Amino acid sequence: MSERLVELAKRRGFFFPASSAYGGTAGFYTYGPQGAALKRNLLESWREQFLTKEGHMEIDAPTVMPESVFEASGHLDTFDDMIVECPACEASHRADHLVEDATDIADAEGMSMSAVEETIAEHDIRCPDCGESLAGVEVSAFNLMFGTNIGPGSSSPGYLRPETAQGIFVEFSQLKEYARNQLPFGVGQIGRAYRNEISPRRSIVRVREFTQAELEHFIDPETDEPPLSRVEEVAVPLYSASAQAGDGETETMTIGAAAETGVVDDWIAYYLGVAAEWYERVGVDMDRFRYRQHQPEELSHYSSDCWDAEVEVDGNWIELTGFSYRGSYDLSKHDEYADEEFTLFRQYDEPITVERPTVDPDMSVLGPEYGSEAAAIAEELQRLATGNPDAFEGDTVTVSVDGEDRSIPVDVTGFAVEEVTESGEHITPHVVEPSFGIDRLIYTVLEHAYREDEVDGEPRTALGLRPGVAPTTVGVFPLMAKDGLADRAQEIVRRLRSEGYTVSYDDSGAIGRRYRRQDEIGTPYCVTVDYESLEDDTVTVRERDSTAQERVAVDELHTHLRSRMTNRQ
RNA sequence: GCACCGGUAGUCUAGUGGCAGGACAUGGGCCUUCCAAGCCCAUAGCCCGGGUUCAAAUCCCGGUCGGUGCACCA
Repeated sequence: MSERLVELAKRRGFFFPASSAYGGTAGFYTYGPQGAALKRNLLESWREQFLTKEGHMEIDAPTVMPESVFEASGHLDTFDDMIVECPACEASHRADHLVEDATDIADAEGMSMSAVEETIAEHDIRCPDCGESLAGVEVSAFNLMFGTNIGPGSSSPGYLRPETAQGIFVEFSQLKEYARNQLPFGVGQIGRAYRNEISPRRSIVRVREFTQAELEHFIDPETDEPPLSRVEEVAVPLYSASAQAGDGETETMTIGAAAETGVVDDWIAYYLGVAAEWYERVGVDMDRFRYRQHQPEELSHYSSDCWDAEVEVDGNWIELTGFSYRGSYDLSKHDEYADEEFTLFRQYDEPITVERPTVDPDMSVLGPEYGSEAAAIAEELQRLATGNPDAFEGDTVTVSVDGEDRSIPVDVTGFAVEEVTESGEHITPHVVEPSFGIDRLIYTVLEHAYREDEVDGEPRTALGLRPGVAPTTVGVFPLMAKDGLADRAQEIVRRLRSEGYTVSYDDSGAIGRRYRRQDEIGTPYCVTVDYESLEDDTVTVRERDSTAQERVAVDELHTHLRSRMTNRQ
């Protein structure tokens, strides 16, 4: 099945390996004319559904970002997989996983490489395949990000983004301005992302350069609620973590029920509902579709709950979209690492007055007395005032600096309890992220549309693509390329194109052959100009899936096609 | 990264030391009044590099790409 689809994809111009004139590069594909058109239609549909209809914004950020971004995001650490190669059997293993299996260490990924090497030697960890000792064997790093240098020299390292999301997070302070500092708001981005996969597989299913369509929906976790009523009746197949852990099975329930019973977080549930309807509309076979919850151990470093949209293609379940509750992880990390603040000011309904203990240390006393410790003492006093104001009740207050207690006279601390009026507070929004893999969606839509059937005893290969996403909407043919039929057909082509249709003209070979060509690229409608057309200005419209024909006046073609398309999406 | 299998026109494939064949597709012509019809012509190929040999698509080595399994998959 997959071989024939991949063969068709190449032959008809959907996708094919890139740079094959130079031997090719694994994990990189070029979309041909049909594939590029299909991709464009799918992306336009995504934009319509997840940005326009939701009232979200779209941005377009660079694919290269400086190293510091990924230090903050955690990708630099979690992308550095530690690999140790067995000297005897040459098998490669994740060194941190070996350590975790052999010791009580739960998170060896956070250890340094030398510490992992030492631990391997100490516990005499052996190769799981052949039993050879790995003590003393070098642990090496394999980074899944593509690195590059920004500008000349190597002083300014950068990376190709491994997800489009970071391009949204790092611009948060600008984006919140555009949202007029009001939560909730959503920012989407469509673009390429890069991962230096160890082993690209299955044509465009696992590649090194791919297109993501990601939405980051920033919410106030305390006050914002998703508009669940819009999708509460949508029934979705859910394969929960607990079902996977036990013998449970995929269970179909409505979004309303899933949210109400707490099986799925409300926000995630909302997007599961929206996405399920969208997937069906673009041509995913919903009988081979499910939402699968991540098991606790497979959650990524930033995610507290995650559901994947999965589809069955070629007999395997693959991930199409991750719906992740990223919490405040990303914004908090950037807040910590970057110069800007990644928070948003939330005004209270009524300003509140609070008593706030403060200190104003007299540095002209502390400085001469404690020298270089003075600054640290002042900091400790501030912390103490906030955390334990009662400590300032006596004549002196004791603070601990570098493990030594210092006794400070209260009168030089400037301790006071002030009444302050607060009109709001700075909060770090939470993030709900639906992250779509577009290349996998393209493959899925093709695979689910692919069929081989028989018409009048002849085998036929067809793509049953939805008219809304098919690369070509109408094929126009003259029955014969003579007697003025071709000219009349060309007129109809021009007219349909001016009405916004993607039209393909073909007068080569027998009529049946031309229908077959369009069937293979999923064109839903074919218009044929015959001798009768010259007399009464009618044409036949042939529908791809049924191959049934209907005679329609040329003037009514537009109306006819449009009603067909809206009925069938 | 490891292992196994494979790579011959756009696609599918025959050829396993001695002139690289076919089918489909594509282009041109003839024919043709609605589902891959027929005839003629044309275009177009041995993954890359090294080695063995008088001679390599064929045998050997290395690489690369693809498929599969292991590992990996934020």
